[in-house]
Amino acid sequence: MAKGIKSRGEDYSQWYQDIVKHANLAEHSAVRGCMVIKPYGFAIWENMRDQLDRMFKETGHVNAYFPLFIPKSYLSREAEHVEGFAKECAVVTHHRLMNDPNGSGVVVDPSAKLEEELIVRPTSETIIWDTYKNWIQSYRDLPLLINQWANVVRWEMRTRLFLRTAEFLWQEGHTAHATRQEAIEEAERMQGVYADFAEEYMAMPVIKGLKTANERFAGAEETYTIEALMQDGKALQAGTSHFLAQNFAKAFDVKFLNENNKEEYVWATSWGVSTRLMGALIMTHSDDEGLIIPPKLAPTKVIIVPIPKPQAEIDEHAQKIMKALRAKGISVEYDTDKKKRPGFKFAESELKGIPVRIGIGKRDLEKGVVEVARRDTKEKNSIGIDGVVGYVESLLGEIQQNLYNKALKFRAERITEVDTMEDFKAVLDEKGGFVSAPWDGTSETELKIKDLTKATIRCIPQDGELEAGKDLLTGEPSDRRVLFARAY
RNA sequence: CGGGGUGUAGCGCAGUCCGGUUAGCGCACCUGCUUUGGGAGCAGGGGGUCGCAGGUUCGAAUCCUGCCACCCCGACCA
Repeated sequence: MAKGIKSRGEDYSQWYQDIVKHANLAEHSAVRGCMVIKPYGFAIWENMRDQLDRMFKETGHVNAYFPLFIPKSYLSREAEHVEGFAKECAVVTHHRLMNDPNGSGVVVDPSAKLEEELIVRPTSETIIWDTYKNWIQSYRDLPLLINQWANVVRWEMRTRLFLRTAEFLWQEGHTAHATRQEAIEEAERMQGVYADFAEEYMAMPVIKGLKTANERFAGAEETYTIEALMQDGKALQAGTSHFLAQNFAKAFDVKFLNENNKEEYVWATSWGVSTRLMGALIMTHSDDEGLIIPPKLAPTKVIIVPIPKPQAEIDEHAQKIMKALRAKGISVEYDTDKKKRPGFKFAESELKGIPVRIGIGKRDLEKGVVEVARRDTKEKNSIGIDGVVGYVESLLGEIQQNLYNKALKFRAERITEVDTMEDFKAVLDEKGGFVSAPWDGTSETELKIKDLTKATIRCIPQDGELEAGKDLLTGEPSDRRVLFARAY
């Protein structure tokens, strides 16, 4: 086990915090509930962001930016929406400070009170739909496919680095369509983009499904989700895509003239993923030695550690390997820090989750080889110098695949079918993971099960099959199994 | 907002119950030498309003009162 990191099995929550801290990803800010993302953590987020952005553009979307502040009245236009977010909004009431007339410091100038308070966006549907109103007149303006990268604020009671912070970075797509069907297809398409991203880039298997009414986005008619499983057996919602029907169009009066010169409300979607994905990435792959980053997202894919003695000769080989790796687009660092010994560098590269490490030293050079170590399994191999670039290139692919396979196997072992409440509780307590069980389809039953077990319905899997059964709590008829889990 | 816990050097902690040398240890930091294939060794050194404010006492990190901050577990949530 690495220095300063608690074992996963011992205290998962502490382990998570230790990884975030020791791998230099982020830390709590002095500001309540807020997080400072440090350069290394941000570099990983940038890689995720850039890849997602490419995928959004490939599916026809463009980026734009909307204001941070939302007039209070906007938020209340859609009844369910305001109800969903009202309890966690930061509110701006004044626009000026003044010197404290009673002495030191500054105070809020009472004469600078805003006529209408501004809400710091918890999400941007309202301000965006208020804007779209002016952008959309005809079916020729549709579909409108826009994404924004932004920060939002939700005043959560309890926060955890990356998983839940008062302010977080995310992207939110907001699209407008001429037909119900087209909007539904868009929401499903973006859920698919998220799933592809999670699986191909994060090496994190996800389950695609629908949220129940209880868990649905405030203002949505349908919420599509991707659900991942963390190493402690708890589920994490990794991304959502919402079919908003005409709710926001009606609230903000966004109509268009169709081909028959008839006025209609537009159909909407919204979809988002956040820096929470960083938390998901950490909790899916990392181990007691530190972070593990899938190669496709690693800021540095390969680190070369010299074992210092015949300096010039080692430098020469290192430079040659670096050049060849870079020519193939593989990011590589050469750790020439003389103040650190090789053993320290080995441990540090593992802590930071760098996928591949190449050790170059006299002993190996005499045999014409270098040592290549992979982070995921910690295996080491001696590789002939001439073949090292090719070897590393395919090894990176292998690591990416191995991480996915490992996570998939872990999850497969933790999807358990049960039919009785007794088994349900036992599985949750002893094994965790997803529990697949028949449900009668009512919110009441879902809430009762939550009260009894702390487990919620994570989703109704989209690839699930119809299956006649009896609800595990009420015994009422059920037509399919749904996935329950304790969740973040 | 409820239940629990913790505040002592940059980080992690001991000391507090039972008041008493100059407040200690590990990591980190600085200097020097030797080292360098898995978190180096030795020697020397720097760094503290013991969370804050009162009180008790000859004497308080330690006892008393009040306050503050942070963490964990709940409620809320992506």
